[in-house]
Amino acid sequence: MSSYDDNDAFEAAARVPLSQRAMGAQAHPYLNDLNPAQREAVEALDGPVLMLAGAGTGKTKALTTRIAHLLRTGTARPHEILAVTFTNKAAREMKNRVARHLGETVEGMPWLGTFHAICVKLLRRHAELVGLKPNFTILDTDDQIRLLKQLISAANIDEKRWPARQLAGIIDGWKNQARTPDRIPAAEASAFDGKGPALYAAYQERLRTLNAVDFGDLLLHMLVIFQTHEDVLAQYRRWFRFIMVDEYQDTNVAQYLWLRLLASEHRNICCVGDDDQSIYGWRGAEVGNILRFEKDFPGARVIRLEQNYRSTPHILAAASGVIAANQGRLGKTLWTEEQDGEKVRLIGHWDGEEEARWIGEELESMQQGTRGLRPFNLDQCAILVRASHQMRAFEDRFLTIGLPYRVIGGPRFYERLEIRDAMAYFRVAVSPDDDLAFERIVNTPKRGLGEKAIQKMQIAARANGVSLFEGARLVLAAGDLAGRAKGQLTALLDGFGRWHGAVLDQRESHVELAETILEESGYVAHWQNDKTPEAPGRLENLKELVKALENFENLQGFLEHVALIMDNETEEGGPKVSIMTLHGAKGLEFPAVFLPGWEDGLFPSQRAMDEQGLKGLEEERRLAYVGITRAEELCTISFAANRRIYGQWQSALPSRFIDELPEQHVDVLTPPGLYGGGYGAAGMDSSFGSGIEQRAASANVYNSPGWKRLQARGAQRGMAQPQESRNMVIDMTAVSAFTTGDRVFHQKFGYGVVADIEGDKLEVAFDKAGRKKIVAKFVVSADAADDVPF
DNA sequence: CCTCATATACTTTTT
DNA sequence: GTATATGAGG
Repeated sequence: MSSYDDNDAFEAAARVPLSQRAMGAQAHPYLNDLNPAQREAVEALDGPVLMLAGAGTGKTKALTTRIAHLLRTGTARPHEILAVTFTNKAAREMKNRVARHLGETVEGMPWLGTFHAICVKLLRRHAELVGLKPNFTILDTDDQIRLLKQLISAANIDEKRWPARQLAGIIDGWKNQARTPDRIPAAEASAFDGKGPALYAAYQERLRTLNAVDFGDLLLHMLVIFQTHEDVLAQYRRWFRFIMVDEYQDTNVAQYLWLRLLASEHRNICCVGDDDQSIYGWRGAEVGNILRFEKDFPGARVIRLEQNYRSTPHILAAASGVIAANQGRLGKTLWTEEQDGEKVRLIGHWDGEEEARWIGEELESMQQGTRGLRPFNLDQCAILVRASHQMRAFEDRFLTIGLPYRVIGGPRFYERLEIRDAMAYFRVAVSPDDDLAFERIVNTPKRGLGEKAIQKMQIAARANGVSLFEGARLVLAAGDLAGRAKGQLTALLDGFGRWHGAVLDQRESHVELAETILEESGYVAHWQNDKTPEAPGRLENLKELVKALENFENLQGFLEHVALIMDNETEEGGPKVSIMTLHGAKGLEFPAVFLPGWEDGLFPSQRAMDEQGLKGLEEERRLAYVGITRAEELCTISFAANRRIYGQWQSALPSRFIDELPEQHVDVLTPPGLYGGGYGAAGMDSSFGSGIEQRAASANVYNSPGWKRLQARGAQRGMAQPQESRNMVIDMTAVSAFTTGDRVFHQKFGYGVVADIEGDKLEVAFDKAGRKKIVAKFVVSADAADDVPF
């Protein structure tokens, strides 16, 4: 169907003399933009290359220039280059940057994409070799779980003791390891009450009858095909004459084998990665792949990109100090030509709330410029947390002080097909001239309104300078449509007429209206009639969508909300501080970075250490390294002595990673003197200095003198004192102060009116959030809201 | 069939 | 503490 079916094309390209690539910088001025290491990586086109690219060393630049160079020198044609990434975002970025190198005239690269995207393409062509039809569907995680649930109950297994989630994890793990059901090692056969392998086999069988695959299958099926069909493998070996892999440290076993099969003949493979940034071991990534590269490809050139263009020397030194504690690294020494800069700042807090408060205040003053720093715009600041539940403290705090923020990596719910369709219906109902939305759903479900019909509408719309919706009306009026299409379109437009009217007169609740729209439009029926395995899930998602509507006043408000959280590209409003997980921050950079929650147990995560031991700890340490190296100018690490976890107050030790920060690159800040000027500061001062050697010697954080002092201080003052005294302020205004009808304010729900009082609980009818039962102390009189010292 | 109450578990996340 | 899942009951 497309160029890659054309065998002659690559045969011809294969005959392009390799000597052409010896052309130097004169012919290729872009080479002058590179530092020596980058240039070496770009010009080493022949044979295996391992590009060890530290954080901020211009990895993507080297990689994209390398592709451009392959093409510019005529060494390869676009379709002969296989370039794999892990995320669509990375693939997009690479495509854009290659295109920029080459000018717009060059055709796209058909084989630049994620492992999964490329495997889908390949698998559609060879589906029958693994018993699938080319139009197989791809199940997402939810579908997967649903299927497994069925299988588990069919096998008479107690779903409670053996949850489908767990089985899904096990099967994913096997797939990552490139294990088909018949190749489960004996040691793992006992998984899932000994029924793991059988259920895995049943699951694969079921997928096949459904003509479906899950994400892991995309790779595994292709791998099996390569392993069992030499002719197919041979074809692609000749095809993909040059292979490039981004983020090689994140590859799992299946991906590794897949790549090795394709590359082992011509060995033109260039893997780019950083073993120090391997943070996805928990989902099957094998650091071993990158560590082993030179063994797999003897004679490989190892090129280290070590000049960092991102961070100041102090930040680099701090990151290097931490990562140095890991064993078995390939080893890199990041350096920079930068001279000055702030040390990494370290600050301890009493509890998590205070940490959030301090960061909020710091962000506010940083916009003006504070502590002798240049002013920072909020867009230049980010808060990187270990676990997403840490985000809430910041959201709550920033909401109350009105600091604009954005959470990156939220739920993906709104990206689903059925949700976007439903949203499109809502959008047209709210504003009929939303052409994009109208076009999306005009023929979904199928109404016999194909390309031609839509074209007619568009022509009519454009000719009269009206919306597509009006255009459709005109087409109907002109009698330009016949038969089924005519009737269907009439019905649809009538429907939207009614629904739009209902939006306007607001008599019906928006939740009911939404249900009506989905029903009457036939969209729900569309999925009910759909027999594919994912249909039930989609219906459930639609239900969920309707339920989510309850939290909003009307459809407009809901759509606005979703639009904001959906496309962070076209985001409106002023600058905002970003909040995201450390994992989510990989590959990004910010002038100012806050790293809160550096406490043992939280970071490094207790679970990672319990389950993975030293391996887990080292991955956590790499995560710390990733976090620090996100910062360009200012990096602020903080921890709290107390934190509420699952509703319980727990005290914690400062993270062991804090002790690994080289002290000459760290500035210990004193927290503001709310309680007599800094238990934290006193503790911290001494924790530095002598603490480091002691801890290194004993490897026991509990022995840290700094920590002991910190604890002693805390005990002296009474651990609970600070937050109690804070609540007191509220208590006094609260408990007895309210009567029914009072106007009150709540941190999260905003303003409302007291409807009922039961003991210490109030029932409040909130303006926006509806009726809720609230413990009185969390609410203040609306008049006093401005004075409350939150 | 839907709602309410109780129990339970709970990093990280892309495809 | 909160979200989710399941079971009982209306």
